[in-house]
Amino acid sequence: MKQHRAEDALRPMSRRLRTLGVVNIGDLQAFLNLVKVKHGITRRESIVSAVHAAKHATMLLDGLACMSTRLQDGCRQIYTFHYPGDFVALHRYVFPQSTEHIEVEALTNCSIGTIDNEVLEQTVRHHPALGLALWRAAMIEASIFRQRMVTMRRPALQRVAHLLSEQLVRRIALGFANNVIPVNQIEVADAAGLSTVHTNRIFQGLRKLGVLSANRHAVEVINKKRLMELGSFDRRYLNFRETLSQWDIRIEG
Amino acid sequence: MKQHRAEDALRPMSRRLRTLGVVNIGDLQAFLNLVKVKHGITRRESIVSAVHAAKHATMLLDGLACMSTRLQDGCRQIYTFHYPGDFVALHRYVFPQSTEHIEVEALTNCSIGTIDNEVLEQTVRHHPALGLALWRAAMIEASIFRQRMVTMRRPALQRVAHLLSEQLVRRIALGFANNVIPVNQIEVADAAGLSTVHTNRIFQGLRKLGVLSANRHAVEVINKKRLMELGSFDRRYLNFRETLSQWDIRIEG
DNA sequence: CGTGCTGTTGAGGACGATCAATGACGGTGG
DNA sequence: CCACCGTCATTGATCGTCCTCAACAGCACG
Repeated sequence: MKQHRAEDALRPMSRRLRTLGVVNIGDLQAFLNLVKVKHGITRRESIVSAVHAAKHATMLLDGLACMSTRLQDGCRQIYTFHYPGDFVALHRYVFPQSTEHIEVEALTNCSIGTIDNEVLEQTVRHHPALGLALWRAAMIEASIFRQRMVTMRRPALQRVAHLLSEQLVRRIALGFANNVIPVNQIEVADAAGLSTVHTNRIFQGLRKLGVLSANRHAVEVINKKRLMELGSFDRRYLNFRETLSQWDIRIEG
Repeated sequence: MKQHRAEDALRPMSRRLRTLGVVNIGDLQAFLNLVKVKHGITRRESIVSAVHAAKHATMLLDGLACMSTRLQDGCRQIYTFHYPGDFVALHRYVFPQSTEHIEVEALTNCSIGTIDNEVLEQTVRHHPALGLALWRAAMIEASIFRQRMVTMRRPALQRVAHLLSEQLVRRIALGFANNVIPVNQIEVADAAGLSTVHTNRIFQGLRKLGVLSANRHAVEVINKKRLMELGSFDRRYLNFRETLSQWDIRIEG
């Protein structure tokens, strides 16, 4: 019963680990057995502090979160968004002593999973494929950061288009059927490095171009192709195709 | 003789691995024994293509290099600079199939070291501390990317000041005694995401502020403290202090 | 029915890009 | 030794993007 529900909750991790190259069922199961599930994280709540992150590896099981930091002037820089199956705050796993001020914040109600750091270390030692998978997850994140540096040099419309393209592609890869990205304009602005006012004008532009729906209270993509063209989106930096094709993982939904 | 020279060349790797947590001499030696040294890389030369990167892990032993990419419009985005002891193109180690267009380019004459991927994998399996060290190196790089995203939101003067602060701190940590950063304005512009024209005006500003020397053909910092203040530089993101103090590594020079 | 959060609109101004040209320096070949 | 060339640094002027400030509208919530 409880066990049964936990397995459902862990499905995103199972899928993610397989796309990261964990092909051996024993490796996979060894990992899944360690995860403690925690439901009921609410919007705005801090995920890393909520689980005393320095002692645990943390992963997002359900909902939407973001890795961000508060700047001196009070504004928030969102580094990346996190979807179910993402490991969050991996930097704290390899640098437990780190004093970086990085927050992971729930943007919707979330469920998370945690694994005690020491237990995970032991397990990784016996299942090297797991260590490599974690490393790969971190490297994909780094690719996202690099890509963002490139994108930030482009004008605002293309920048936002690229950002939304990335979210859409990542969501589709996880099997989300609809084209609604559950973020608001403030969050897009903080991620794109734009003011909310200008971001709003960009959204109006994207709506006039028929890329986003007229729905004012949702980010709903109605012309995916055009969006990606505008953003010059090239998914290669996400390192999806390789892992997906190599292990023949189905993309459901 | 040849062995002797190779050991000199590998000193940066020895130091770096220790700061990354490789405390066991056996682990360290196992790694160093695998490195093939290659001297004579010349400025402008591509380092990753020069060594057929997909089959080798590569590290910089001497000189200055940068990880960069060419944008559609022809301009170059420099993601980060590489100093002796840095692993370059680590992403190609965990994603050998990756089709990302990332270049590593020599900015001065360089020496590099390479290790065959398969050989390295075998060795890492027997020396997990090495795997963790590689992962940590990659995570520090990711921190640098994140920090750059923050910095890119600040005005040009502070942005350049932060960028130069980082280079200075990294160089000092490696024992470079002087305060000259061997880059030109074009490279700073490409890394900061500014035009060369504006970068030049920023340099003039930094000179007037007494932060950089009047020497027009070198980036020479003459007021380190002021530079870091201007850039609001906080070295914590480099994860130096922890690793350095934890294992008590001396900073020479 | 107020209060807070998000989205929207307008006006003014600053920062940085772009274009174009010139200067300074080192290396090369005649 | 000088003429030439390529690279890098510098300067001026113009223009566009985006920020800031300020106000208001819509909606959900208690």
